Amino acid sequence: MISVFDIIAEPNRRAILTLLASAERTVGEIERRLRMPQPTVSKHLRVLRDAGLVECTVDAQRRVYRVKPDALREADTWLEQFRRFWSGHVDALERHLDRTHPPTRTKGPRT
Amino acid sequence: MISVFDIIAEPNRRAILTLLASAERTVGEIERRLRMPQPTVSKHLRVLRDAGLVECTVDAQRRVYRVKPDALREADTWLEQFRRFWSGHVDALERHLDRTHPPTRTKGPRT
DNA sequence: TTTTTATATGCCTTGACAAGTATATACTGC
DNA sequence: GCAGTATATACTTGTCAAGGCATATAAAAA
Repeated sequence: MISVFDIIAEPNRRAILTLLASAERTVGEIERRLRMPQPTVSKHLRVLRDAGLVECTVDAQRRVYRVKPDALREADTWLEQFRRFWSGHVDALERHLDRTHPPTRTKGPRT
Repeated sequence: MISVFDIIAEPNRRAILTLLASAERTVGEIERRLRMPQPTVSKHLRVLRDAGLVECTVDAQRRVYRVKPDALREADTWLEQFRRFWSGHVDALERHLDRTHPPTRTKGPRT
């Protein structure tokens, strides 16, 4: 298992990452939320940990996992070379920005 | 082979997509540029075609391939949920925008 | 028409990985 | 210590996909 692309190719791992993107969770919580057998969860978490995409802290017998998505930037960077195709001009990116974060004072003059 | 994540998990396919991102190419050009055996190239192109990530036109015996990266948006959309971690606040996205497209007149009032 | 160039496909082997099951480890409370 | 809870790992098995090689198809050139 090498690249971050391999990591996110697995649907269960994407589900785990998405779940952890909203809040940190214990293994048991992931297991119940995603209806996955516990060993499956643990094994995928192992892969994600080895890749540096999640980390965990110990709370008694539980492990609380949280996402550490820095490595995902590699994928984002790779995708960058295609953004210019996605409707061609700056407006697209602006819409993207607005979708991600509601408009702020940075909105310039209109029309 | 189902999701776009599986498609881009394969390094050779990423290489092909990257090459086609800069310009359209024939199979032979891809073969020579990437030092891949011809059947390997053709097979990966088949996968990419089936996924709608590339298309080709016929020029005599040659096929000219070009990228059609719309389906990659799915991956980009999925990554979106992690962008807020990538240095936490709106400025990060703005820098991202500036990196992608040089500043335009849309820049709002400063300081 | 024969040969050469360009690309696609079929078959086969091999390796990787995910799931299932069982079991090990570790911590808590009695 | 013992029972129960929470998580990790070992082992096996099935599946699937990538690569190598040969070959098929098709168009151009001679």
